[in-house]
Amino acid sequence: MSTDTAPHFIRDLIAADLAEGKNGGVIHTRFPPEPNGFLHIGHAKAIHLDFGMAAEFGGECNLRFDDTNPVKEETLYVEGIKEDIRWLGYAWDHELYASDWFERLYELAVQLIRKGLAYVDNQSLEQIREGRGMFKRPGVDSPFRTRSVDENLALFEKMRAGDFAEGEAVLRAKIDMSSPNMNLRDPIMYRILKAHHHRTGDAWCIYPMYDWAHGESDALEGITHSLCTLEFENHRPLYEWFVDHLDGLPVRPRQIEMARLNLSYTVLSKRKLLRLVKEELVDGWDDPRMPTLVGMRRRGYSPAAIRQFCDRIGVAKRDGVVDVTLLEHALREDLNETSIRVMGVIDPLEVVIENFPEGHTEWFEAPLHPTRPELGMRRIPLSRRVYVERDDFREVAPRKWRRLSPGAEVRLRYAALITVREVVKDAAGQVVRLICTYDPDAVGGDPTDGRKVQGTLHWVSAEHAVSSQVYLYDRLFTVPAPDAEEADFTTFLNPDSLQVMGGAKLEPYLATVAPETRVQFERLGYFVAEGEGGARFNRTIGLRDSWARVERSEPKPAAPAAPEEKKMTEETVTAEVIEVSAREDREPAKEVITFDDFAKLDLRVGVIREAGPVKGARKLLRLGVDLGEGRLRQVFAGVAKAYPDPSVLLGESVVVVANLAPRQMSFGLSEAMILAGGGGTDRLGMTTLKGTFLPGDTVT
RNA sequence: UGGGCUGUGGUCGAAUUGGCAAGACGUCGGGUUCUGGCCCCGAAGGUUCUAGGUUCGAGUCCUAGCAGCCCAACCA
Repeated sequence: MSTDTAPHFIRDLIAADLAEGKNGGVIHTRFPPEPNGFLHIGHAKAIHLDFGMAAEFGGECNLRFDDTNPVKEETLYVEGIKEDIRWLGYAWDHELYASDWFERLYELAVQLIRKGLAYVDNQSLEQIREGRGMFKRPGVDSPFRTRSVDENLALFEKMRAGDFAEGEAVLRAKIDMSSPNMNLRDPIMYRILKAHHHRTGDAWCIYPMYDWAHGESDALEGITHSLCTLEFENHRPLYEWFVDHLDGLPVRPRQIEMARLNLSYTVLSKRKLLRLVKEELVDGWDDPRMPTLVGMRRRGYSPAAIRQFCDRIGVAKRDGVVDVTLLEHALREDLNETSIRVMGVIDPLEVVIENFPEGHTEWFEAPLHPTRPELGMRRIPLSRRVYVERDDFREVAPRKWRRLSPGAEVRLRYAALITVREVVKDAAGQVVRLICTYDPDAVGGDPTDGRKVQGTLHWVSAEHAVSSQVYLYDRLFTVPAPDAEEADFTTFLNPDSLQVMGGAKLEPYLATVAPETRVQFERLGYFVAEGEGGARFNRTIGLRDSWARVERSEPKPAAPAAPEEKKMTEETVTAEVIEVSAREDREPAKEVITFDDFAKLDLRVGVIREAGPVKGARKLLRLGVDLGEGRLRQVFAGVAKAYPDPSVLLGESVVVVANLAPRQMSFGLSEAMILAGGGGTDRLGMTTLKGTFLPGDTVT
């Protein structure tokens, strides 16, 4: 199953051990999850390595649940974890639990006591912590450290029998209270927990600690290479101390540590993921925005893409942050190869082909994959009314525009060539319909005269369309390293990480796909079917979009559109929003708002009721804006230079972005932004509206 | 002078163990195209954490620093 070929130090170490004939020349690994949460992409890295190394060197890999803490663990999680591993494409050789070894572990502990290497300590938790000392100060021996072997044996038996209450006694290894390594200052091996265990029930009231249970379980089940993450490096001396002081172990396991995976724009700590779930910041462990395996599965990730990603990131000891784009690349690479192509319109704009016969349907055959004919064909109907993507039409075509605009001819993929003849708008000026004509000779979209057609669009026949809800997912966080920031990571949650498009229209073929089918909506991205009948699709990831890059890099017009013209081109707006936004942003380039974002803005008419300077900020004006909400919103706008006398603004109608998160500035809370713009200071100004508007009116 | 680990283009990561600093992602430019996708071609980007030293030759060895991460749960 492993496709891993890149060299890394763990492979080298294993190969060397095998060459030396250690442990009889066999390799046996294990993946040891604690059943207290769901697996995430970081675990996938470990799984890939554990199973991959065993497979590559002809050994076995166990699944062993590290269930040594009954108060935190649940059966629910063990089933989930097993399902995730299977889904990822791995099969374990033996399913085991640390709890399977409780009796053997107990015997080994007795062996250590007999050797005088472990003792029962009756100090309190606080006393033990106190006695352990500090980093720079050695610990002191417990007064119970010198108990006789017989006494320890008897006491340990009483611990197991339940004669002590929780906290009254622990079993400790007798190592070195002055070791610079805290783990060797007589670590606790057993504590008393009168809790019900999900597998052993009430059979035990003493439970082994990680360091004791993990290494010895490894040894007992014949694990030769125990791969784990860097934070256990300090534990290795203890791991080795235990196996070296015990007789009769079948193998001498070796612990090897590697860096855990960190991914940009997300968090990968179980604690933080649990918080997202518990505080309902996401819809559960399987929310498609979660980096959990269940979440990624619902998002549409393929196991192969995840495995490929694990290959690409390699294995090393340096801890860094892997760029999500690497994951996304692996995803697209696999999905491009495996996903069938279909058409779906997410934000429909109606097109009427006026010279197409009423009531007539034309059917076209189209391949389900551009380079893999074996995946078959599907039929696509064309009728007089079709839907195209609203974003594919511009009343005023920008430079290099290859889509719909008045008079322009484009291709409806696989079907026809159409030209926009008329733009129909509603009372508010919103485009509601395009009247087009098509070229009846260009059957299937092939012009007979060899003329060049500038663009090809996806579309859906209105009459045959399947209605669907499309869930658009985006990154969960707005910053590359949410847990490296000073503020709590939840403050960086991306408010636009989910957008539900309720009115999507899909080609009829989509009604037939099975749940979890991964498809590419041509020109839009990869999506996965959730449920039956095409009723819901989740966007896995968009296509690479070089048009978006072109758009971003186009020079922006210097001045805003004329004040009385409410409609503006997107470039204008982009420039203006930047103009008013705060300057201390760390990554200005990322602050550019795309057309998609623009559609999410709630633009409203605001009437300025208050206007005045801001003390300590030459460029800012403090405005009180009436949005018809029964109160004034306070807005700080960087337009002071344009209005030496702010009072001229009183009573003016301006365009307000009403649905932005309020921004805390040092002078006060800014509760909205006002559209303004200009090529230079001399032409700086706010867009004002002339005519009769009511505060709160929507601007389109 | 607590201990351990790690420092290689923006990111992840190799370097036959002392011999021309791989590759991938990302970025930029071009070609192709009935997906502004895929694919193809090209480019930019490095004082290998710093300073000394050994050597014909140092990412690799030595010395001294610096930076980051981990460790004081009866968690794993």
